Amino acid sequence: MILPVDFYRRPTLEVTRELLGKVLVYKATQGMTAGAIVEVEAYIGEDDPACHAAAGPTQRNAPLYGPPGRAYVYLNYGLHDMINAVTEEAGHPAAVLIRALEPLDGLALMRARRSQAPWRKGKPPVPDHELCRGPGNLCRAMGITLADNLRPLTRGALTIHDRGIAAGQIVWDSRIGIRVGTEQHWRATVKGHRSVSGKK
DNA sequence: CGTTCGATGCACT
DNA sequence: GTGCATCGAACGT
Repeated sequence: MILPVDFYRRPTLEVTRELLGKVLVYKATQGMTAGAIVEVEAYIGEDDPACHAAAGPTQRNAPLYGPPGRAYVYLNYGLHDMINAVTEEAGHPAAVLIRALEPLDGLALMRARRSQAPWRKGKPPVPDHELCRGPGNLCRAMGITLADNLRPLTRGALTIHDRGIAAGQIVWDSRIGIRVGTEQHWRATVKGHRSVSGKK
């Protein structure tokens, strides 16, 4: 079952928690890939210094101010695409960053895409549980790019499904990779899952 | 083990 | 011109 818009039009921390165990699906011309979400982070409002909306509306963060249930995709460090699910009512900028998946479908395609990264040429293939470990890696494995910015997650090629997968034990801790806003424990992970990013 | 650092593009000031 | 919601290799203990 595809998650409806009402799933996203709620307090962001609720959406964050409930996204664990849900399945991100992308149907590309090359084939379908899918993975269960095991790591997410919440970015909530202009008062959150780590949120892209912290400095008010701009061209880049416009999707955060729009309706819920859409993708906010942006390029980070000039190299890595990142995908968020926009939450809350329009006008309330907030989103959930999807940081890691447990690969479920299309593993061969994921492996091929990861191998195409310039820094992976001539290297051994990526182990299955690392294919979607980290936000940049998962977007590369799934084929998600800036072209998917603002795409609805409730219909079409890029969707999030409830397949009845139990999230397991959820751990809340500090968001990682940011320089401000680390006080909030707005990172939710499936405890002990091998595909969660961070130190091994 | 640990920490440092380069690659790379673009929105923002 | 600056600074990233990263990744992975290279170096130092």
